Amino acid sequence: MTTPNPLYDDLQWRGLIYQSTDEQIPHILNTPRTVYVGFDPTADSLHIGSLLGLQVLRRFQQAGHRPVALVGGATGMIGDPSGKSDERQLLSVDRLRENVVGIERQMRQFLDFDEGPCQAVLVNNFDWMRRFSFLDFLRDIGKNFPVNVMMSKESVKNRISRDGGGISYTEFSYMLLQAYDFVHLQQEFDCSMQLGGSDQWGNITAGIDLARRLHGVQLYGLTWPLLLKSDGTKHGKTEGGSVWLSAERTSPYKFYQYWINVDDSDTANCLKFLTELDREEIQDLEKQVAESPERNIGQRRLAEELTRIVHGDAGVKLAQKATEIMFGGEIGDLSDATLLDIFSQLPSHQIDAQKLNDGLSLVEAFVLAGIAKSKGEARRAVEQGGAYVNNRRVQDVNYELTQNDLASESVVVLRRGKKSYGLLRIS
RNA sequence: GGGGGGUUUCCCGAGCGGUCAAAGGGGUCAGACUGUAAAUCUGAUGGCAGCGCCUUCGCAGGUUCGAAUCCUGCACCCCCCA
Repeated sequence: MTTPNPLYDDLQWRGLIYQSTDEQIPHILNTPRTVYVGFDPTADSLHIGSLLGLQVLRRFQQAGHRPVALVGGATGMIGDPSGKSDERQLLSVDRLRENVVGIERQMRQFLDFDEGPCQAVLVNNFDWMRRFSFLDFLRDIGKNFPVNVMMSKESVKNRISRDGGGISYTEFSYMLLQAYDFVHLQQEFDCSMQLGGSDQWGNITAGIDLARRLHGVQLYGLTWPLLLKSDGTKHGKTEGGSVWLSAERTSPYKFYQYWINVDDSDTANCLKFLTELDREEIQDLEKQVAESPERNIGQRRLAEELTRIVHGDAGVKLAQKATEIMFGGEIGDLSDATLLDIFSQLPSHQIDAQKLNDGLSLVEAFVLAGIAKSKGEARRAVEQGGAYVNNRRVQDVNYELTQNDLASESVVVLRRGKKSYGLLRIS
């Protein structure tokens, strides 16, 4: 009979428990623990894929455990073969250092680093790995890894059986590094549990084995299922590339929009996995999505919650206001400041006031504003009814912009199709 | 070492001397329908000027009034026999 644990129950209800190394884990979580999740520093910003890990850590912290966020500065140099089909591109040391700095900053939005018993800790495994000599590592760590066991891990097996690239010795060794991370964190911070996506299972258990052999310590691991969309693809990829957490790479508006556009069938899952809304509220939203999906209530709430966590209240406000304007009617009677604020992430182009007076063709304006690659493309858009000035459709190919087309003191808002906007600033 | 096949527009893939800016499919973009959805349907899809010009069919030359289509050389890829 295990002692029920509120955190574990909640995780279970949310569907976040995929595999567990020990059935005693709910019981174990009844005393404060130090737990860790690893993050890849493949870019100077985290993207949506990392949200889940951050939120899980946050849940643990709020339940009274101490979260350790490990940035893989060292392991990032090697490349985790798990879930990858090809050998990974190695990052330069400098590149990695920059990435780690950027990621650290973002972590602070999720975890509480203020002093206290649950104070979050941020570590970079490069800090301890760099001091390890190759010989020491082989003697102290490598010795404890039977190759036949390593070979039987899914991540390795998948790569070895492939006729193509196979796996390099470097990536093959990846799991030793991650295993040692776990052991190190146990020694340093008394960290006793590692959390990760289901693709991390092999790496987590490798760490547990190593700790037992090396120090006779019992460690634990939990994995969550990979958050996939109902069509089986990963979250966070759009036509424009990944959805990032940094406002510079993905504007709050775009971030918000990503979640607004989540499929009905994926909404409940996202709410459970990623938000901190409670059970009643999520069930209520689920019901509303089922009853009147056209109202997008679940998506709206999801977008709002996540945008708030990542970009704050100001970000939410900006995103919602932008949404209102972008998907509303005609644009007019607005101030420059409002428009520029909302459309700050959009391509824009300065033009001379004189040019507007001389007559600027709509087609040319589309090219200038960067929403059409060529005049031919712009012309097509107009002919097909996909061109808008201040959200008002214009179908005349020979249309010329004038002062009357200003939406505010000095801005004209051009739009192509449903969602692609560009600005023209008159000066 | 010998023999054969290939390299086409974003991708796949037809074309085999003029009617080819190049079939078809995918993708992408736009429109209709919708819920800023899915599915579906329609249109567009080298550039510039509007029925004309310019740049494209691995690379470089050549034969022709005219080549993606023929010839020569080069590069890369694949297959078969040793």
